[in-house]
Amino acid sequence: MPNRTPSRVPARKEQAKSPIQVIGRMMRLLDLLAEHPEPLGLKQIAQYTGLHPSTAHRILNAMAADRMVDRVEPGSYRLGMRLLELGNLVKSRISVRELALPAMRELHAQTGETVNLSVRHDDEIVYVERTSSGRSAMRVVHVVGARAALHITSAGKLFLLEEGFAKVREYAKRTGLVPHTKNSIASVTLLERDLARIQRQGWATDNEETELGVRCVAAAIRDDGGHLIAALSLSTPTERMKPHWGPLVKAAADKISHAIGHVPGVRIGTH
Amino acid sequence: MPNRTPSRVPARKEQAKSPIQVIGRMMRLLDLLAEHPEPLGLKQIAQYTGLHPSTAHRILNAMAADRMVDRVEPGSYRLGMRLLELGNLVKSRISVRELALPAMRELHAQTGETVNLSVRHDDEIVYVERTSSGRSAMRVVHVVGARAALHITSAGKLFLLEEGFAKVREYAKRTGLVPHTKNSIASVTLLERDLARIQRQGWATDNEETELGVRCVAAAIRDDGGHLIAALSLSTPTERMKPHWGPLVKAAADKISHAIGHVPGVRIGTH
DNA sequence: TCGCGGCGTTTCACATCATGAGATAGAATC
DNA sequence: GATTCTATCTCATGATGTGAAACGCCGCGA
Repeated sequence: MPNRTPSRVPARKEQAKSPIQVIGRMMRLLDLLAEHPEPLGLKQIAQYTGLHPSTAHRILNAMAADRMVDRVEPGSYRLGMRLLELGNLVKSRISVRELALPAMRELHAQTGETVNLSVRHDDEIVYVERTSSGRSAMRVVHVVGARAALHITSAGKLFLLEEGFAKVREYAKRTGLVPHTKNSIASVTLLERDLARIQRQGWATDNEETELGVRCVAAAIRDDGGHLIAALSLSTPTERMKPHWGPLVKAAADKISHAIGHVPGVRIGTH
Repeated sequence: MPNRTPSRVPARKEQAKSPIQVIGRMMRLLDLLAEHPEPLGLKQIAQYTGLHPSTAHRILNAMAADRMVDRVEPGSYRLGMRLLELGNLVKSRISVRELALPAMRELHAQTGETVNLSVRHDDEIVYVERTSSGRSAMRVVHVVGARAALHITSAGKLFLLEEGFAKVREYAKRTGLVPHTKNSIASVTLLERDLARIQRQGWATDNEETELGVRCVAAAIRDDGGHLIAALSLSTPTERMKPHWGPLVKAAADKISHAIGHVPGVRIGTH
């Protein structure tokens, strides 16, 4: 197909993925504007995207009419307010629980162990969802709605770490770090050391700290703003816990984060 | 009426605002998906938008390829993740937001009422951020991204005042000062009188002019050039509004302006 | 088991619609 | 005031999106 663009810079090969050219071009324009925080002039836009200035102008105008892009001044464009509205709409419709379930089932199928989803509520974590089967007679069951202190659960430790060490000391003073078993972490120093290790390895553990004979691994679930909103955890009888399940839980949690819209490295808003 | 598409119903007159039909149709699809939280089937989409099923399908596919819409299962569509990403980008580029949040939270803590941050966009104000809690069952909630006319909101009046009385008359002529409630200011004379009062006292009010039963107070947020860039407002049910909250909102707005780099008296650049 | 109806998807000849070279307008620079 | 940038508009051209119809798939009921 003889695409008779003069000796214009090739820029990039016309991507064939879009069944409709105009929409593909629209996306290239949005991509470009997304990459540049400052408003761009029509000339640059045309050059970067490889579109004819006339074409770029026409499409940008159409988008501006629907507030998808903002024409800040003649010939100067940036991403528009409509995107903010639609984005918030998408966000408001996300349910962590629903999006987490497939990955939870998969993790459960791989391990055969109980998988929990929990969120923070004050100084405790609350179990929000669970997948377990009758495959094994002996299994760890947390009732949905049950709660537990932050410092004695793998999921809780993730929330403590998120707040930073200053707040951890406040938490310790406030609650007194009441131990539940002989393995529970009862000193701030040990807790901080444990949190540092969690930060390094990417997932948290609970070595019979909530209940003797029960071990857990947990990993963080983050939203589009990079904020910790939930924790995915795996609970097993001590003797059945496998070392490689840590990364496995981490991977499942990352998959859920991705489904929610999390992009590693992105952090918006001030907590 | 049988759904047989032969006697094609116009559904709605093709809106002529988009210079490119495909983009206009895309917007209609996005609008429809925005209105419906649950995923929609192709058949319904085609019916609601008046598009041919084949056309709707083709456009939706193109959008799905770029993740603007999400094809949750064959023939079932909803708004896509890309919108969340782009929306966050837009949001992150409104820097006032971040700097305003601490003061907004403080003001919220002092009053217990909903605090809004808004900016001007054309002849409307757009709500950019909100702090509200579940402390009180009854509260005033503006959706982030929502818009409202300038002359019926306390925040909007600040922007009108900023432009001077000459431009206010232009605005009045342009928009017709459409009233929203029986309290809305619908005459230029009254509007000018209100603006003069706002200028004297340093903050703006909205006495059930947007919605009956709701009152607001707003104050200006200015950048280092002395330009009005945003407005901080407090919305309450009429009976809960306290007279001393005016100065309080003004003080909070001034604090934000200071954080941005505003120095009272400084005014640079044009207009 | 077979046939039927509904739905999403794909196809393809047609003509509508987006295209881009060029003209125009407007703003900055020399 | 001439020059040279832009952004915007115009319009003949044919590439490109259109939609009726055909296809394939599934579930339902006979």
